[in-house]
Amino acid sequence: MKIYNTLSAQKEEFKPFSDEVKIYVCGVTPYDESHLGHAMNAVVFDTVRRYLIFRGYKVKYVQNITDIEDKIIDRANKLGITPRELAEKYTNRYFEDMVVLNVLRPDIVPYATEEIPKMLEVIQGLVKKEHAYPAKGSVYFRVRSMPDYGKLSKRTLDSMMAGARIEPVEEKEDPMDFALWKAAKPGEPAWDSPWGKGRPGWHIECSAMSLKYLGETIDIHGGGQDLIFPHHENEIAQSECFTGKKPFARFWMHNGLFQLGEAKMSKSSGTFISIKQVFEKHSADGFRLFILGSHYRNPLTLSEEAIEAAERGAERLTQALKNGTAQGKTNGKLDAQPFRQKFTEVMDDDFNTPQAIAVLFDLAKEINKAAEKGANASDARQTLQELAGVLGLTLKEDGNSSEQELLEEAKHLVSEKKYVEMAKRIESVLPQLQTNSFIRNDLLKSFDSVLKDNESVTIIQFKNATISNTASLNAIIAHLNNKNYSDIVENLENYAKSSTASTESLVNIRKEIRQNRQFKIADEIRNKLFEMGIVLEDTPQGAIWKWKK
RNA sequence: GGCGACGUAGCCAAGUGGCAAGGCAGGAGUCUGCAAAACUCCCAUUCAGCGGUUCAAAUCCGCUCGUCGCCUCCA
Repeated sequence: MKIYNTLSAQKEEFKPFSDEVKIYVCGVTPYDESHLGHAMNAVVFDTVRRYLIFRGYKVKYVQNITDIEDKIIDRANKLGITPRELAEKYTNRYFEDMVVLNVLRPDIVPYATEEIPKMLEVIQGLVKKEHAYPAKGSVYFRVRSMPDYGKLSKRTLDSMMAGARIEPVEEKEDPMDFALWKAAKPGEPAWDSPWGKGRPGWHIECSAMSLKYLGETIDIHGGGQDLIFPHHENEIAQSECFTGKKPFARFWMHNGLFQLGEAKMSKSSGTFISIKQVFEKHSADGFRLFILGSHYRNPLTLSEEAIEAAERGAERLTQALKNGTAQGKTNGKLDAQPFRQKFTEVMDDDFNTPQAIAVLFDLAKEINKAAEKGANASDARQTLQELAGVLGLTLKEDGNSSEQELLEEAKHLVSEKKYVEMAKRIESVLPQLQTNSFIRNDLLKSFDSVLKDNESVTIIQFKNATISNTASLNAIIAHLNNKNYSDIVENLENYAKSSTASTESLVNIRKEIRQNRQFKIADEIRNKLFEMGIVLEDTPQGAIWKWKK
């Protein structure tokens, strides 16, 4: 298995240092909604993790939350809340997004504010070894004390000085020295230290937490390409100088950056799109397929057309799982082994997910063919599901049946006052629910009273995700039962304004109409439903309906 | 100024020395009362341009044009 290592600037054979692959991925600084860059980063490394597990490795995956930082303090001050409150809010929001994205939770999530002692230990060690020096209550890392400083980002101190964008701080020995510990300013959160009250510098938390939870040498350290300098460069400096052991990380993996048309998405320029915005229109499978459809080291540009294409692709894969489930036994059996092998082969080459996805599509095509000629494709279908799962794709239909079931179940739970169970249940199916769904509304109505005194995060999230689009088919059904067809067609939309309904029974009644060969009425009902957002399809197995996309 | 990435069909995107993966869109069929869905098949003599190396280049080298990132907070 080969992985591209930023440190050596080439692909290298990957073998874990011990029997367990140790991965550290730089997490978020929670001061705002998480954006597409976070999504890309999370999906990429989630896929790395899933694939390593698929290949039989034990994996220990650590991702930190940097919950104390300049931006958090600034934003909290503006909002008039404490930095802690702000960080907690957006940390929760981040993990909600991760659930929807089908990103596995890290094995360990350390918080910077809870690891101050370890950071102080590292800083003190660096001062002792004269790699760092205190000055005016702060502590700085002495970059000139490390001969190979700059090895990750491939730059030298002198060339960086030429950039001349460094603001000199008078107490620094060298303008490139960076802060390990910052002296406290009035009104800021501060911790005691040997140098007085203060708080950690930006890079030290990752060194400390990585050392604490994964040891002195880890297998893979990941992050976005924008972290190569200065963040990761400085992590290497701190960690290797502290432990005296090299390398701090054997493999440095960096994902390409998300671009928004012309320019990179950037927080400073205010141009970024949140993950939640994407999920207003797209499914997790579609979004993951979009991200993994290009190689992780290349930049990714947001394009509505491209996400839409990925969405259709996801549907196609999902469909292959469904097609021809009537198991043929007579016409041979589709062997999925070659696909599994090819999948492994391309993923082994620096996680070539675009090619892995191509294998999935090839397999889907063969499954469809097998289904057509009545061959047994159940193994192949299982393989497709499994391999898709390695990429974090669920291939679950977000169709009506699960929504219907959820509604029934949820109503039951409410009547039993089992709110906690209900919240859990909603959370588990939330990714599959359509944003623009009647069921969501019905659920909301059922839960309105609950919301008033049970404001769990999940329920509120659920409410926010819901778009108003109520419609009732009860009235229509009543009229259909009375066979007032023309009246129905005329007033369909008016009837569709209130309360709850069962589309299923409508479909059943229309079936009767079709059996009576009154196609014109049947077609008009179908058209009206389409205008209302319901797609009706007549298949040999009977009519099915789903929400329009 | 320093470091780096990229330019492949209408769109997205693999491939980095040996006849150009895959998806979306498009076209033709199958199925169907019709429609839709689904499925099958077809769809780049050519890889920004120009030179060079080679039996052989989208792939290596040089130049030109174009786009973008990092060097300051960022995943």
